[in-house]
Amino acid sequence: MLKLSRLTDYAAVVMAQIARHPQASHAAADLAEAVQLPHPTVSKTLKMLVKAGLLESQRGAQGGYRLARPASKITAADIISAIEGPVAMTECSQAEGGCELVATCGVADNWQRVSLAIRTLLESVTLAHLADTAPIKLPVQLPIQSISLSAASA
Amino acid sequence: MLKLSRLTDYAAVVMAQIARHPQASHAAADLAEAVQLPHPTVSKTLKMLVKAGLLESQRGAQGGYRLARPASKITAADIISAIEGPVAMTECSQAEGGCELVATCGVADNWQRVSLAIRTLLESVTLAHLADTAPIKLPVQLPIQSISLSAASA
DNA sequence: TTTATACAGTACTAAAATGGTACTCAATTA
DNA sequence: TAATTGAGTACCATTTTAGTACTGTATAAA
Repeated sequence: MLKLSRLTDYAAVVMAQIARHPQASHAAADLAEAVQLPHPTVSKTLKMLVKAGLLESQRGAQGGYRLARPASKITAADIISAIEGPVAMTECSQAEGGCELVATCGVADNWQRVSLAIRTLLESVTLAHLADTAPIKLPVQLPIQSISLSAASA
Repeated sequence: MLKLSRLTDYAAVVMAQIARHPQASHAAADLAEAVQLPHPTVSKTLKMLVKAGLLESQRGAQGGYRLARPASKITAADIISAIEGPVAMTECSQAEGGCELVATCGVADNWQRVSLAIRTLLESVTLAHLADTAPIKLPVQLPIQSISLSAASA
């Protein structure tokens, strides 16, 4: 399914929530309440996002989380990598020379190109986009066709 | 990581192998040997590909597998769906109204747009592309930027 | 300076998904 | 009729994921 993990989903929702009130400091408990998810799980997610440098935290009373940089500078790829590690479709597209089947594989190169295209796409989507409640119009269906691989096979 | 499952990887490799010799009928054992993977696993993968309508099979002596249609008409999305089910990034982007958190989610719409963009991308990559040992040049880095979401936010 | 608040870090458990295997049945061909 | 080869199902082991608990630490307010 090429599916995101549930925690990644949570992370996106929480990040969007924070992005909608960038000035405030958000306690984990408040966020959990706002998005209707269990507190410990939200807390765990928040810690990962801090570790990845997407959020900043402050301890103590009146503490909480806030964005480390503007929502327009945080990408979907950032959020995904924070939780799941680097965006890569195959084993071999993240490690260097880890796959011993290279000889018989025959699709490695092109899979990696696809992987790169997806990563690039995810890097072009920002948290600001995601947090926007008004759905943005995405004219991707036709344009992507027009720059498809077949057009580039020359 | 947005990673493909290992079986999906196998499927792509096996499909590419078949695509390189479209006339021949390929027995599971031969394919397993060719791609250096365990026979039972390859066999399982092949069955799934048949079920999805990407391969046709023939039993008995001299039987085996062959493509159900030309490699140029089989997409990466087809192969992925055959093994992992529909290409969808989130739970809610495949089922209808399954998620009860819609009210507090706030990112559902835009995630689905991203999901759609990825699906479209994967549908534009064919087995013929993947099987091509000469890597195709993929000018996706810049073009995708130029059709990015931000350009469409107006 | 004490106390309450809130994040950091680690470890653990339970559940689910995944990968891999085995076994029996059915079809085809020589 | 025997050999070959795929179909289908069921099963088990492993890994991954999700979720929880607990202890420690920093901050701020009283």
